[in-house]
Amino acid sequence: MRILLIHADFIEYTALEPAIKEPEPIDNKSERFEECLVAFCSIEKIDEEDPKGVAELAAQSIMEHANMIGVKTIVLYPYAHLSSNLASPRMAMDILKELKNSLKPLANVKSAPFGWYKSFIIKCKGHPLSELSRTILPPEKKEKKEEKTTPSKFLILMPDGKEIPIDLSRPESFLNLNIEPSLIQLIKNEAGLKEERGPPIHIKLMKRLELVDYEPASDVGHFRFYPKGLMIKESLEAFATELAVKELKALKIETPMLYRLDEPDIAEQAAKFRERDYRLKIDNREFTLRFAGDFGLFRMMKDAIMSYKQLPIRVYELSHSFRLEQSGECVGLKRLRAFTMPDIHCFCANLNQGLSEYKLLFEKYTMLTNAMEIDYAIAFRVVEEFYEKNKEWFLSLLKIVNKSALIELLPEMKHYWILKHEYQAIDSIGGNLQLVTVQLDVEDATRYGIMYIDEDGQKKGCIILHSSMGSIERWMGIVLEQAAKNQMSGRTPKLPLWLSPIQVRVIPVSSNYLDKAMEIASKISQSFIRVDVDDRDESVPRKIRDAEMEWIPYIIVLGEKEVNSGELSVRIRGEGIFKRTLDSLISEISEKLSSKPRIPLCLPMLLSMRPKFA
RNA sequence: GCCCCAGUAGCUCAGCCCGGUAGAGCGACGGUCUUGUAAACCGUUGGUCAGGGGUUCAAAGCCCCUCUGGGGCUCCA
Repeated sequence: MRILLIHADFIEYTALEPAIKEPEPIDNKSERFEECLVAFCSIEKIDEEDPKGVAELAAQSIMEHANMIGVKTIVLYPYAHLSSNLASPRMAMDILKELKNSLKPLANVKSAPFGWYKSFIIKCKGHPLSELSRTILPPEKKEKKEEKTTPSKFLILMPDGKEIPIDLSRPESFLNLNIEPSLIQLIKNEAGLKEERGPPIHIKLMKRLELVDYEPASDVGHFRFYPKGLMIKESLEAFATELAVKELKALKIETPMLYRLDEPDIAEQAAKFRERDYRLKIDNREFTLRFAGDFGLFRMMKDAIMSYKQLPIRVYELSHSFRLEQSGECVGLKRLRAFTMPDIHCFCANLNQGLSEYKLLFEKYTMLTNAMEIDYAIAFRVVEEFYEKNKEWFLSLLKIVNKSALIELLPEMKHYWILKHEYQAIDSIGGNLQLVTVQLDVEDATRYGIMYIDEDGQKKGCIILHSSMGSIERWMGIVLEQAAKNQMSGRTPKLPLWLSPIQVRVIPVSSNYLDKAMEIASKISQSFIRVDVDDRDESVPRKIRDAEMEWIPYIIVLGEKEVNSGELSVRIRGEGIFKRTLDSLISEISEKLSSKPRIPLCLPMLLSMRPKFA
């Protein structure tokens, strides 16, 4: 907030015409105040973060000065022209009201109406202290300190029901436990134990494999996807969509990217997000780019009529979100400013339904995460009382995944959720990355007016489950990191078969076998397997090397022997060279792919016809 | 966002300390070779030394600013 303070003999104003759509209603068009301190105020964007805090600080500052010069009357005068970064009119009005209320017990407070073009006459006294300007910033949030006064407790819960309390400040309490290495690594990170770390390996890989790259012409954290990268991305998206729509029977929706900031619920959510949203101004109206799926979804569900008979209702959306993450924090695919996220929200009638729904999601996401062939650890964050009451239920979840979990017990409810969990991947340099998350939300439904009609005909608020498999881009990063980890431990680096951009490559030993190679490739392709043909004028060893560098899982070398014998020579990545008939190879691959998405090849089948991207 | 480091051919990098004609390998292009399980051979091409400014007779190099990337910190309702 910017304030211009003027000690005046008098101020006199007349409201002429409205300057905004909904100006403050007025009783008197004109008013005059004698012997007063006039505070011209501009409420700024940043004040929206903490309206009360700002109002309080401003009141203090004004009173300090009023006492010094000994005036009894304070006139608050809304004056937009002190700042170029104004708050929304609605918020500004609220904050000014707040300011007025804070001053009321301390002085005789008057205010000029908000949202009017006004003419005014002021007579400034002109003494040294009669003119003064102040900038008030929202007070620093004290959440951290509060957390310190009521710290969380941590324990490890094992699938057999054993509980091991741990103390993050004492590494010896968890370093030597007989639990999964990935969980120990997660706890180390949680405890802030730092290790020497290089750049994430996936950055080199994503470029070398022609998957994804930076786009310097865009903002930090916005990437370009090459065809091979896009095939992986689309496979992941299809997998998420199938899980939601086919297995969970979720309703698939789409909501806008852009939201008006003069809608109170949007403004509230955006303010909580603390300047980490993209803002833009069009025709004098401020917008924010969605940073989560909740905006449009909550709006849609608020308008929906839901009966208890229909619950639980699951809603799925796959959408881009935008977050203005700190530039220094955007490294490779770990954190982006523009990313793709599949979200599933479940609307439940009561806590019981919420819990069984939670378990169902847990089961599905476990299946999904296992399909990625990565190391991961699980952490629950839960209000202590809730945990104590539902221990058996927690155990039933761990039995599904058959892993121990870190459990953070929160002494009281600090967020809108009472329970959440994360699947955290461990990357090649020991860092952890949040992937899947499910949150049990007991508050938002009433806050946002998402109601269902119960048996008794009464409207009641839903229990909402928020869940996501995490950003698709981050998943790509972690799958690459896992490959790098395998390589470091002496195994062959590879992607899961279903995510490999090229699944089979056919290498004819000379151009004489090109037609035959094409024939075989098109047969394989008919089974929805991504296959290509290396028709370049290169030596066979060279083509094999290139295929291996691309991490292609199946390489077929085709020459006279194969054409005569009818048996193919198949080089399986990391395993060796095997004989297969075409049919047995196709059925072997199809079996491995089972129900995984089959995104078609979006490149020319002939290598010679492809541009090089990296 | 803050502090530190880096940016030289499409890619990986040398040259920079100590100012004096812009280098290599790979790739791409052309040719020879018709090839058997991780790099055939020969030739040609390739540069706003990230951008801008300054110092200097002379700047890839020294100084300043900006951009991009990396590391660390902070942040992650």
